[in-house]
Amino acid sequence: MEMNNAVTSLSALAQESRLEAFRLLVRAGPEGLPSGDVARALNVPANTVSTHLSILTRAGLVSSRRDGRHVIYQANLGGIRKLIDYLLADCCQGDPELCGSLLEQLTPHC
Amino acid sequence: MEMNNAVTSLSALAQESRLEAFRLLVRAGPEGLPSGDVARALNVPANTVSTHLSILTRAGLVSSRRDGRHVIYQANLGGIRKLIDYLLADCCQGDPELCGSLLEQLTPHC
DNA sequence: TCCAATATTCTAGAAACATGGAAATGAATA
DNA sequence: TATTCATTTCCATGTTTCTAGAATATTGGA
Repeated sequence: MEMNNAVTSLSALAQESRLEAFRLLVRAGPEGLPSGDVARALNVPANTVSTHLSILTRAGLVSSRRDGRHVIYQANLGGIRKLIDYLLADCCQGDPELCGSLLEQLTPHC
Repeated sequence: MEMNNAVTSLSALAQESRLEAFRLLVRAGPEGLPSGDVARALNVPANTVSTHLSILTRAGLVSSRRDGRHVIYQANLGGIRKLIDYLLADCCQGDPELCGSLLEQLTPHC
């Protein structure tokens, strides 16, 4: 991942409604949720949510598929993974000794 | 972590110079770097970098200590860890079956 | 074909943010 | 104390982003 992608992903998440939309989709799992459900859950107008979801999509954090009249969005955890990799690249110059003291445990749950 | 902290952390990183400053400190490891070194490495005026570092500090992503005339900053990976936890909370409603298909491997290196 | 449901694009005013010069602060040294 | 170095705070400016109303697709069903 290069810097601009990282900035795009981080900017996409650095906004309340979009962050909540993303987390909602993370919770929903691979089935995903239609745009309208996201709008209702977040209590935000449909057009605003649509903009949010398109920003998350451009950032590679969610993807979508059409199902009849619905467009179903789902979280793309690969996008988050790449972001984390970028953030922590060459951590402690790669020295595991040093790294340990900083990292403690960085292992995500789930 | 609550939402506002997450937004603060994400906003702090969602900006080129700050993102690079953070990554530089991640690379530097526990020893950290003085503010001036960060400014030179990023080729950004000292006062601008100082603002950047204070934003990262408020976000809990870096910490600092004074050493003589220098103020030495270091990455605080615990801050990143909390952020990741928040982003992925209740992933797939906690169902490991579903989760697997989304996660593949989310384990960071280092 | 016509209508209802769902989602997206366009737009612009309001709000928030980024930047860097100048001045101020804090710390070491002569 | 005076001087220098390192960093921070103050502030004005220009830029970007957020939001939601209105208009425009797109799809399925009567």
